Parts: sequence; structure tokens; C-alpha cells
Amino acid sequence: MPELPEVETVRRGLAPAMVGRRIVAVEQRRPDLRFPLPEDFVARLEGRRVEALDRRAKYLLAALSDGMRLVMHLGMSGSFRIESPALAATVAGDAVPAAAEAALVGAETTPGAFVHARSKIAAHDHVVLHFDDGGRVTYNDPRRFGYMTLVSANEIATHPLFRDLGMEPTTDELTPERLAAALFGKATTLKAALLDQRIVAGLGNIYVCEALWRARLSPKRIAGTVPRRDGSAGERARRLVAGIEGVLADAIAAGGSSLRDYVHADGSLGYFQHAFAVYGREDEPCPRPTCPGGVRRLVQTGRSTFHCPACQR
DNA sequence: ATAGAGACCTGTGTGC
DNA sequence: TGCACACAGGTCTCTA
Repeated sequence: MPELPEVETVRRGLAPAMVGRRIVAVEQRRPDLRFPLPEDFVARLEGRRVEALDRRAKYLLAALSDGMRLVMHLGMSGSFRIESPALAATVAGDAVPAAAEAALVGAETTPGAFVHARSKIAAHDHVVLHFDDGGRVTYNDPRRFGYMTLVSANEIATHPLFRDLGMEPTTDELTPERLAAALFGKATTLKAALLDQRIVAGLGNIYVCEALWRARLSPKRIAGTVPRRDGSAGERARRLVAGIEGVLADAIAAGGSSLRDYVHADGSLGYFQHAFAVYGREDEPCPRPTCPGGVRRLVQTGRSTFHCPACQR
């Protein structure tokens, strides 16, 4: 999926088109995504205003005016397309990087023409939200691993999708002490532990590889050896937290990454992929200036891991 | 309780 | 050009 930085980028792109606007119509183009959509999905959305658009781990949560939350997960290949009069104003501001602006200016002529020109349904467009300002937000997902559901605000904390989620790495929930405590005694590999959403929520295959490279820790290391013997945070736990926070912050700042089937909510392509140190760089030299090693690929629990055996221990 | 394999889907790139 | 196969950002479910 889009991992946490991509979901955060999508959130920022969607917010101006959704927040403060009323949903006037919903096109549900199939009964299910990964799971069946809720009973009366369309009826339970139409007429509600979007009060806020938040993110928890890789989930987007739209707060609706009736107290429900529209929960959206992008799976592996989900994306949103925005056609909105609000978009031109957003693009003109400072919130969207120059590359995104360039991608959009060409598509926009007059507000009416913009909306009309982009109104066609494309393959794998599954849900279209129509707003009271004439804007549209379309969810597209070829692989259909993504999903949407409705959860009442006061049930979010205890809902099966959210109750077991671990530390949110973009907040002060993630500390070396807490991470050390969570990894203490774990017999699994560090790669697998960081992909476990119950420990740190929001990391995926790419950013785990990148965070471990930054922390100079091997993906094959036993997770329980990150804390000190008494379970407290030492040098390794501190480096790991710094690696996680650093790579996520850099990726969010760059506007998220874009691989082959991922496009930002605002339609622009990402560019953080150029900054990956190890992911997808098998056989290239390790980018750490003083390191003589090279990037190697291995498979752990069925997924590619990229790392430098020379400097990651 | 927990770790690993398999499953869910479609698209794309590679090699023969 | 066509075809088979590997692989892709996630995570739920089943099995050991």
C-alpha cells in the first residue's frame, strides 16, 4: 500500500476537497472492495457533512456530521482522484509542491471545464463521492485490497481494526523506551517486528527497510536484542526510533513516494522514490559515504528486504 | 500466544 | 508478438 507517508500525503491532498463540504451523492459501483461495503453505505453517507479528515496509521478517517467515521484503507493499489473547484485554490497555495502544481495547471482551464473534463469513470473506479460545491472524490483500486467502512466515533478505540494498533510513529507515542519495551523478549526478526502493526503502526515494507538502514541495524537481527538486557532503551533503540522518525518525516516532506500504480490524491506523481537508500537498489553501492558495502536483497516472510550487510548489524 | 504460509486481486515487467 | 512466470506498497485467516 501506500505506507504511512503516502496516506498522510493523500490526507493533505483530500482535505481541501472534503472538509467542510456536504456529501450530496455517492456512486457505489460494486457491492464490495476487499470486504462487503456496509449495508446502506450510500444512504448513510448522503447528506452528511465532512467535519474533519484524520489519519491513524494507514487509515484515513473522515469525521461525518452525524458522529460516524468513514474509514478508508488504500490496500496495495488504492488511490483517490480529485475533481474539485477547491483544488485550484489549494494548488495555488504553498501546501502542494511545485511538481504537483505543474501537473495540475495544465489540466485546469475554467473551474467548470475542469470538472467536466475529468468526469469520466475509469477502470477500477469503485466509489465516487459528490460534494455540495460540485467537487468529486473518486476511489480507484485495481487490486481491491483496500476497503471502506463506517464506524461510530465512540467505537473507534475498541473497533477490531484499531484496538490493537501500536504506537503512532509521527507523534510522541513512539519513544526509545516504549519501543524497547515492545521489542523486549521478541524472538522474531527485526524486519518482521517492525512490519507488525501492533508494535509500530503505519510502517510497511519500504520504510522498514529504509528505517533499518538509517539505524544501521540488520533486518535479520532478533528483535529482542534491540533493547538492553533489562529491557530498557539503549543505543540501538535510540537509533531505531531516530531512523523511523527520520525517514517518515523526510518522506512526508517530499510528498510521499510513488511507485508504479500509485498516484497522489491531487493527481501528481511522487518523487521520494529517488531518495530511497536501499529499497529497490539491489547490487548498488551502499549510499553511506564511509561504507564499502553494497545493497543486497533477501526474502523474509515472503517479502523482499533490501539492506547493506556491511553496515547494518 | 505467536510466527510463518497462504489467500485475496490485478497489472506490469522479464525472459524465452 | 505471445505466453508463462515472478513480483508488487497490505493484512486477514489458518495452521503449526
